[in-house]
Amino acid sequence: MTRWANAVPDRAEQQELKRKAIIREAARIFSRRGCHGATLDDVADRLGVSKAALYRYVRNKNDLLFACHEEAMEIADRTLTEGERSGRTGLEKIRIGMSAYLAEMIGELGVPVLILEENALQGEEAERIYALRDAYERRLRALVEQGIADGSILPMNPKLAVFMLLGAIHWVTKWYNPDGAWRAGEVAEALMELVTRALAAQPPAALGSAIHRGAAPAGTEP
Amino acid sequence: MTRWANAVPDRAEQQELKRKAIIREAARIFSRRGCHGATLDDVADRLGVSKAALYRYVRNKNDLLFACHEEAMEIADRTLTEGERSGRTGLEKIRIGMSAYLAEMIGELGVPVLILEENALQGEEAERIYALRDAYERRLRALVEQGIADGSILPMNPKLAVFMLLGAIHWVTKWYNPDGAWRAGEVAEALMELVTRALAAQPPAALGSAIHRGAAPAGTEP
DNA sequence: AATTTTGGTTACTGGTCGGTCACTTTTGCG
DNA sequence: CGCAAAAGTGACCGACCAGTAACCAAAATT
Repeated sequence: MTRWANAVPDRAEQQELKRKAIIREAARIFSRRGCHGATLDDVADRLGVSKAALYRYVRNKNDLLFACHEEAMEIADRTLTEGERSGRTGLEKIRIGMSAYLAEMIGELGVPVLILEENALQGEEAERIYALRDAYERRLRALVEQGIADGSILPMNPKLAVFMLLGAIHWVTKWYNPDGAWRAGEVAEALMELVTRALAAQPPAALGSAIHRGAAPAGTEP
Repeated sequence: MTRWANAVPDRAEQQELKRKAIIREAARIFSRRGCHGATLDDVADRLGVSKAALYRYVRNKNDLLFACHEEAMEIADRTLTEGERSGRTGLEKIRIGMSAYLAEMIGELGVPVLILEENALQGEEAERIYALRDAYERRLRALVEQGIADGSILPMNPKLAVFMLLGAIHWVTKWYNPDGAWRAGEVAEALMELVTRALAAQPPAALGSAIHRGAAPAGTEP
């Protein structure tokens, strides 16, 4: 064993880092061009390597697509747990959790990562992602029910409410421009503040986010 | 010229009918499998003809995709005009117009038709669809501003509001199951009632749609 | 009945893309 | 240095798919 063990990025660590970079870039391209429309050559070119090099980090295209979805779901789960911890009412938990999810997806990951088009996944990988997604939706529905019980959310159909929330969130990948004037965190906060108003039993009299108060509408056309 | 001219479907009319059928089926398949993932053989098989036969009604795949989007935008424009006529406030116009759009898309067209993945379109056709879509979004934004002016909508960023509305609407194609218990019109009404609550200056104390009042949650998983 | 027009079929082609293979280059290490 | 393992390359293969061509059948027209 050498001295400075783990002081400098170690072999397996670098490997994992490169794998992450591939996944991130792939997600970006899958998102823009569609899962089938994007080619592995595109991904490789973007990273400045040859397509064959990708196969040292990923078994095949389906596996890569799976990894993209898996990372997205990991973020979704983690942020929702944060929301459940820090929110007081069911509504707050949803707003905080989903806002953090959205901010991380379009912010730190640099770009809208793709969640649409799950149907492009095949085989066992598809089943695993479906299971994760269903579990996430169940958690959200439970929070809606909790919110109805604690009086923060108006009585409504939880399934429909969750579908509406997810639609508003996922659609962001279609119009958000990371080079525009809106920062990711602002967009996430403003959008969730707005959309949770649809659920709120007593909606606030006004919207507080900077974007709603009249920030310049940036060039955000897709 | 024969008697009964136009009494029986005439040649050009039948041609147009078949073209519509192709477009509808294509939209269905594009929607499910993604624009690039769907093949023209799929569409042809579904219609019980050979792929080559399609080319008598459609110039190429891009043209077919264009036709799908064009029809969707035609419906969007028409229904929004209806909404503008029959609604009193800005908010009502949005709710009525978009509800009719949604109902027609997932109801009469039988199936979620695809609006996502515009980026799959290429060439001049893409520009034309972008123009239609932008015009539609501008109309919606104008209605939001009108609603803010007439007091039906809370002051907010119109761009963000429209993006949220569109997200909630378009996402329906991901989860709505035409064979489920929810009728298309009910879903459209309930969803728009819910989502417009996010904009409303004075939201109603309760939601009136059947689905919100506790209809059985159908098997609507994608 | 003869003929043109229309709607359709089967078979094929050319290009694209996922995936592999044989080979070279780089890198960590004793 | 010497060398083995890891990382990466370019060429290639096979499958798939949009689009075409040659050909056939059934109408409509005359």
